[in-house]
Amino acid sequence: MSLSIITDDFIAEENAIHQEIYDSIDKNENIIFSAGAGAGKTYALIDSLKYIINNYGSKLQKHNQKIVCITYTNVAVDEIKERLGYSDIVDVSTIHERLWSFIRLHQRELLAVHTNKIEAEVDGLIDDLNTNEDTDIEKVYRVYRSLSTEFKVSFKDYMIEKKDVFYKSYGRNSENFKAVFNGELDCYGNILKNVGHFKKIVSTIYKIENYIYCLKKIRDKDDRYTTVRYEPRFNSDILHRMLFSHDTLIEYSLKMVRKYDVLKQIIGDSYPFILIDEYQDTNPLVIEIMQLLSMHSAKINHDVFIGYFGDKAQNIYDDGVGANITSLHSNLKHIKKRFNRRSTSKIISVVNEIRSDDIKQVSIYMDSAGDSVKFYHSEPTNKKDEIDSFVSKYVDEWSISKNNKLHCLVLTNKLIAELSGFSNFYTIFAGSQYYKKNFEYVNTELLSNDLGKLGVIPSALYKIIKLKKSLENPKTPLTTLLSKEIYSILSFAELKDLLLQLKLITGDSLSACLESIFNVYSAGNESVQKVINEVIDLEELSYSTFFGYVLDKLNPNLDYDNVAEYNNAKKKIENLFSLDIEEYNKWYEFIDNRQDSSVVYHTYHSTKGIEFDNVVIIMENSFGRDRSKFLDYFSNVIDPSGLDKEAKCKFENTKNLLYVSCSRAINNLSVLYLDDISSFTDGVEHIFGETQPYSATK
DNA sequence: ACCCTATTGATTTTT
DNA sequence: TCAATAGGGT
Repeated sequence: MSLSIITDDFIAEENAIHQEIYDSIDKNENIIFSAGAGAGKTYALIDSLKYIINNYGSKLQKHNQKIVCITYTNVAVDEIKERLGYSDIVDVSTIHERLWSFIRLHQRELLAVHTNKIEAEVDGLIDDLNTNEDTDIEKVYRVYRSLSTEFKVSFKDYMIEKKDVFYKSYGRNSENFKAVFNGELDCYGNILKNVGHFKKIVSTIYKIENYIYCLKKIRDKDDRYTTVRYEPRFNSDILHRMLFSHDTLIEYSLKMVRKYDVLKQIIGDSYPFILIDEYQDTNPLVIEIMQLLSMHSAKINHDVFIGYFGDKAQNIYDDGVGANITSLHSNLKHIKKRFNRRSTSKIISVVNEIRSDDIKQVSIYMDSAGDSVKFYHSEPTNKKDEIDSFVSKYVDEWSISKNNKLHCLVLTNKLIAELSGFSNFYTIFAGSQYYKKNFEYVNTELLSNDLGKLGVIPSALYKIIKLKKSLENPKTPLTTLLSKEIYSILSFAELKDLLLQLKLITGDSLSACLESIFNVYSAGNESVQKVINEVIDLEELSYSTFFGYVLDKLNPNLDYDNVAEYNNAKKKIENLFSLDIEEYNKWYEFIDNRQDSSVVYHTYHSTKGIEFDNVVIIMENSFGRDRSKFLDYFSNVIDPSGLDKEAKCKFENTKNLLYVSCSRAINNLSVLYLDDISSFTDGVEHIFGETQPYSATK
């Protein structure tokens, strides 16, 4: 077994690095700790927390002070809490939760910041509507601008009166949308000629009205307008209802910290130690907040220690600060760790080549030799078949089983759906009116691992599949199947009978499954009905009600009078309901993160922070709208110095994504590139060594 | 031939 | 949301 024997010298060196962190903590010297993938970064963070607890804990307690530990995701919060163990002097949280706790009590000042923001928004919107000379903006508002002042006012009044109709018709195609206002807008010239522009103009007018109304209420000190609130469940602000979301929380926090010295002092005095995990993902404004805290505390001579932990090469999201951190927070002491505790030496040398910066990792293990890294390329006619073939080649070669899984990394969720066997399910959802209009929701509402984020219909289907799968699986504990209030009041005989009845639920399509559920429901006793009621939350339990529910939710603006439109939408739901239930099962397994199969598919992005023994990476030229993301990367990798700023930025982003994906592998790594690589073979070989063609019919 | 409008199809992730 | 493209009008 490899990766088990650690060199003594390296242990000493690792200890010395930790000692360096301790020294900085003691000297109250802000640090940035950088370590590559698999280096034990989180370990260093937790070790630092423990050092602070042990050496400063009682002092902190005496002064009613705490340590702040901030990280990027709730999953990471839970992991740190678990690994650290319980401590009442460390507040581990996401950045948003912590910032909100810093500012939420200062509502009077927040209200001023909020009012300013709304005023600025109104100014911007009024400018767009009337005077902004930007060609794209001018084009949209041109028809409105050509109206006389008098007509502008009457148009505004008319549209405000028609608000309900406007929103109800919003999703229709242009012909049907125009029909809604037929003839009634003729006096406003060509206002309705371009429906896209019309919607934009009217939305702008509504927004301005909402904001002005809100500002008036704030000025009048209306009860409902005296406090603002951070709402983490939405992705965007609803400023006129005194709610704001993630980005605005950071913006408000920075404004408050900038403006009020007392706030800086309160934060610094309450939290003399601030440790930030995954700094590369942190919003630059947050770094600015930290810098301000640090400068102010120095000025008033109150000690505050700030420590950043992360890796600039793993910054794969655009809003993360990445390598810019040093220009935003000055005088940070750099501490680096060069060890890798994860991978075999060949993989380490590849990922070193990818990151090509000042961190060249070496394995901490003496026995780090291992299998080589492979890079194949091919130009198949059918990508799915090619990937399937490539994966099965490695299932054999690496002796893949449920105990030795193969993890296959691809770029899109759509491809995962195809490879995991629920492509029809995915396509029908993505093609529904609701998900077409809100394209980005397909990922969050249909494919999220966080069940709380599932959309209404995905969530309803999830519950049904869960019931069916639980009933089929003889190992399912009763407590999973039934809620306590149901099983606790039943006799054993009644319980047995209940299970017997429920087990009649079968079906190899969703319709069949639903039919049997509703049959069991109508034939069943009170307990049976209770169980089913918990799964399907509808007033009336019948097939047609459920069908109508799904139809309505996936087509929220369906015009029931339009026969063609109605039939079309109905057909899609029928298709969805008649799919092989196996597609639902595969989808269920995917979102439940409980893939039983020996091959598991992931997106590159979603693997951040985890590691796998056997990794296959599927790569191609394009990603999203960028037709040449990886092509450009490999074409420039030998000498990226000539790139302009924008190209450089894209290059870095691709590099980091490649770094994150390749560095997941512990033992085996093989890449399959699904495009012609002849124009950049030298670039690929610079990173991966030899390349070879792959052919499914080898 | 050119301009404008409508439709279509496409990335990932987190708070 | 947004860029690319199809399609209609002049």
